[in-house]
Amino acid sequence: MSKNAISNSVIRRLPRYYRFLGELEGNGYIRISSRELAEKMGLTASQIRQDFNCFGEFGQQGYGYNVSELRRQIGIILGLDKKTPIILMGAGNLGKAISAHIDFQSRGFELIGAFDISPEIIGKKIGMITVRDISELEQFCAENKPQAAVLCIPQDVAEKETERLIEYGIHAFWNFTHYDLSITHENVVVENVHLGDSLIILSYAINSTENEINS
Amino acid sequence: MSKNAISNSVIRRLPRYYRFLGELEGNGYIRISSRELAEKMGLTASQIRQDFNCFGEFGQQGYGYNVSELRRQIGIILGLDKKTPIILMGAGNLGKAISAHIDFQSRGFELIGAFDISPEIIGKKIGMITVRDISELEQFCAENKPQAAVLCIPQDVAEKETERLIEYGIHAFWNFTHYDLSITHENVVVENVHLGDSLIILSYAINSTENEINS
DNA sequence: TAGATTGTTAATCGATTAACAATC
DNA sequence: TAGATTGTTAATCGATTAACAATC
Repeated sequence: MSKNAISNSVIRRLPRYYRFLGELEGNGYIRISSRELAEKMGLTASQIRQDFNCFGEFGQQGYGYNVSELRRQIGIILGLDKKTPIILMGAGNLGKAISAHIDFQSRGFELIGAFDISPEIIGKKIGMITVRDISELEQFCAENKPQAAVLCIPQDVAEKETERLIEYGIHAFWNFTHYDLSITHENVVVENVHLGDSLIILSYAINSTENEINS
Repeated sequence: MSKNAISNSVIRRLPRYYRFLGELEGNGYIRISSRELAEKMGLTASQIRQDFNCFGEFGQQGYGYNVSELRRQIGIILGLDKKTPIILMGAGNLGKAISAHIDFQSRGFELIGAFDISPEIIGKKIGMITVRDISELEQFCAENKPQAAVLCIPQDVAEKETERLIEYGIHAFWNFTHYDLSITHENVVVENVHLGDSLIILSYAINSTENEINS
């Protein structure tokens, strides 16, 4: 379909474009030039034009880009018009908070189930859905065919549970564990959120800028 | 101090090295070669040697790297021996879950306070600390001099609250909001965690691999 | 038509990989 | 000494920026 594969660097900028365009739209912008958008986003106009051109010609010479049309197109590229069924694995503090906090709908997903092993958690509600016993997982997958899973389970069961999920037909993971899915499984799609690593990078940044000042 | 500034790409790999080396240490490894580590981590040996050499000569020719010594050095580079005082802004679902879930100590921080505006949340405990009324923020900062903040506050107050925090001497942010700190404030250190964007990228990955199969 | 701004090619910059001499 | 493996330089690859002709 696409002539050349889109590079990862471009993809990772798309959600941010999508957000900014949404804000612009809300503020009544009809059109915007790459130069003006670049200024607002702290990028170069060149990069913006290169990025958008990966997907086709969205702009008009001498005019710029139509804000709402451009946003709509990026939304389609990102698959935000889809409703991929997704389940939550591990409804502890973090899993519960993330599932309650994130609007899955507007990001191309529909949360259809949540599973945990702990009796205190099973039966509790997260928004509209009820946390189920993990023993019901196989049957649930057979019936409802979730395609993706949010992994908020402890490190030590991550490998085993992931195996199972793949067996049951799940092929995409939003991974909050440190288990390295992408190394062991080649045919699945993984997006890692390594909160701990992120905090460590902040630690580095703090300490390295301090050194900078002293040198 | 450092001869050449270390590139961002290298820094973002360090926490992962640190984790892997910790596991190896736990498994009784004394030494490891760049080739063997590369295999385990899905990188090239070249890249590993380049990365480590940014910081000095950690290895020994003909032998490889001493696992625990290398890990210790990376820890120091990342500032994990520090205890930067940090506060939580916004102790709702997400803020509470993240603060309870993350081990700040092992990542160079000490959580010393939490603030919220909601009466139902104020007074509650997160681990050892009690959530305070945000009206106490100024005095607390004057007395305890936090240097960093976890931002888990709603989008619409993010800008205003951030101004205040910077005024009170906070210069580093672990930012879970979509407010674009780095554009408006140049002299602060920011690490963004854009959970929503991350989920969108998973959406793209799912849909683009499906297209791949059909083409 | 003149001015603006894109789409696109070329130039630059940075990051990754390959190669190999140094050395343990 | 011979074998292994680093540290480092050179080559390649990819991503960003600059430039400009095309065109609205």
